[in-house]
Amino acid sequence: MGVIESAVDTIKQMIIDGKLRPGQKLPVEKDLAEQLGVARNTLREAVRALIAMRVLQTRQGDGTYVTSLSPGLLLDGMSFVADLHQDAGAMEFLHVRRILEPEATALAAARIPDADLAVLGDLLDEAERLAADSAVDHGKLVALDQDFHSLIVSHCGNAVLAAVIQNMSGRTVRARIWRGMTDPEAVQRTLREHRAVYRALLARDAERARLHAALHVLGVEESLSPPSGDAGGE
Amino acid sequence: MGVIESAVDTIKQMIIDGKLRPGQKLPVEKDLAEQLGVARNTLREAVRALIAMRVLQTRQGDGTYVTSLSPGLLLDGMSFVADLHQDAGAMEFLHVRRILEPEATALAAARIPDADLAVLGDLLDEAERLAADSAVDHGKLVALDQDFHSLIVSHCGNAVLAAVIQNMSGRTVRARIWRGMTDPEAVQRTLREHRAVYRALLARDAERARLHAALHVLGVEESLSPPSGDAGGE
DNA sequence: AGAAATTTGTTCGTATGTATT
DNA sequence: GAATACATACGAACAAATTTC
Repeated sequence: MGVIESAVDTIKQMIIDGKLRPGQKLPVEKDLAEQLGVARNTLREAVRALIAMRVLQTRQGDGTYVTSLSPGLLLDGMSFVADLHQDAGAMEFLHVRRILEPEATALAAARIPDADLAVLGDLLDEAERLAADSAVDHGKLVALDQDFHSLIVSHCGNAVLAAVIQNMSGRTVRARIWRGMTDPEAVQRTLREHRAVYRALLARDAERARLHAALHVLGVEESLSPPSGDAGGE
Repeated sequence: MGVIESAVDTIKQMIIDGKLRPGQKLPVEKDLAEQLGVARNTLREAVRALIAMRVLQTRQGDGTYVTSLSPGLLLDGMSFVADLHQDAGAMEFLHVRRILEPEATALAAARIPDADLAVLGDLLDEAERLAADSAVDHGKLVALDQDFHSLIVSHCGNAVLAAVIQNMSGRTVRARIWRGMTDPEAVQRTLREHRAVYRALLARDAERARLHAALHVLGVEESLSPPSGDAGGE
């Protein structure tokens, strides 16, 4: 095994063993390199690999630190994967989201605080105002859409579940979904579905919330790839 | 933004734009560094970051190549995240698996080829032979358990779904689960659950498979953290 | 406010191990 | 087996940013 990989594993192990804790500062490059018996340039490549995994973080002139290691942070490299497979694979990501998001929405029904329910209402109002405009700003709609789902899912009580869902639809895919809604009716339908989920949450009705969330993601899926039954399949 | 990050983004963009395709060889370090206007060491750190993301792969004496970029490959960095949260967070990963695995198992019921069903049977037989032994080899049981679930899930028809499930239970967690089964009865129960899933797949019964898979993962979850209801009040 | 010390960022040069031809 | 091409690794130096005095 290469020297760099060994250095990466050593640092990883130091974290797993608790010798390096979240937020803690690492020894300076010169010292750590000597401690691991490698050159500074070699250590830097190891550190760079861990930075890519969101495990470490560096600040020039200050030092290198262990990140919070929260699932939300460590799992958000997945969105790049989702963006890479914009073409055929996008459906597979969306399918995973269709399985997870209804469950997370149901869980959130019992946990989301009233204050955030109010925020959800505001987001919906703003989206509907935007959609009513003649020149629809797709960019802002995408952002509002993301905020809406993100806020709900973040209250499911499971940070891993929230992070995975969040990354199953990268920016590119989300943007493509809304861009595909040239039909104003499609936009209106999406907003209606959002409001249905919102009302279920307001009523603290987990099962209604689950069903509406499922229906919504399924609708998005079908808008990307119309079911073959419509076009006269086999 | 730093020079290294720019280099990483440039290479990423080259892949997204199709200028670099899966399996393709990159220019040699010297040339690529010059093309990006950075030093060789700097380029190496950028490449190292992309290697950590499983996007690139290097072979000494040969060159640097773009990987297959398959979801299964790119998402398998998550298992490290799962291993990092061995303590409290492990339950959250398992919960996600409980949501996804029943669905994947149900999907596999219609797709898994007869040949692999036979392999599943062999895996079960071997596991039961191992469990009958007085000195149970937990290491081998863990491996068989992983093979069993992996084989089923790999036939769900969705590579992303399969990869996410696969990484929701890292080696460390899986090992801990089996190590925790000091009670021979617990091992037997797990094997019975496996066989129930297997029989449902044999019958190509998706709904039965889904339920047995859900029950199985739930059992694992509860073995790790007994439900509070059993041990007395809240 | 400003200078010095500290730390990461970046570059160049060189030597070595490995795979291909 | 020899030559070539390439990644690997090391060492030294300077630049840029931050903290400290």
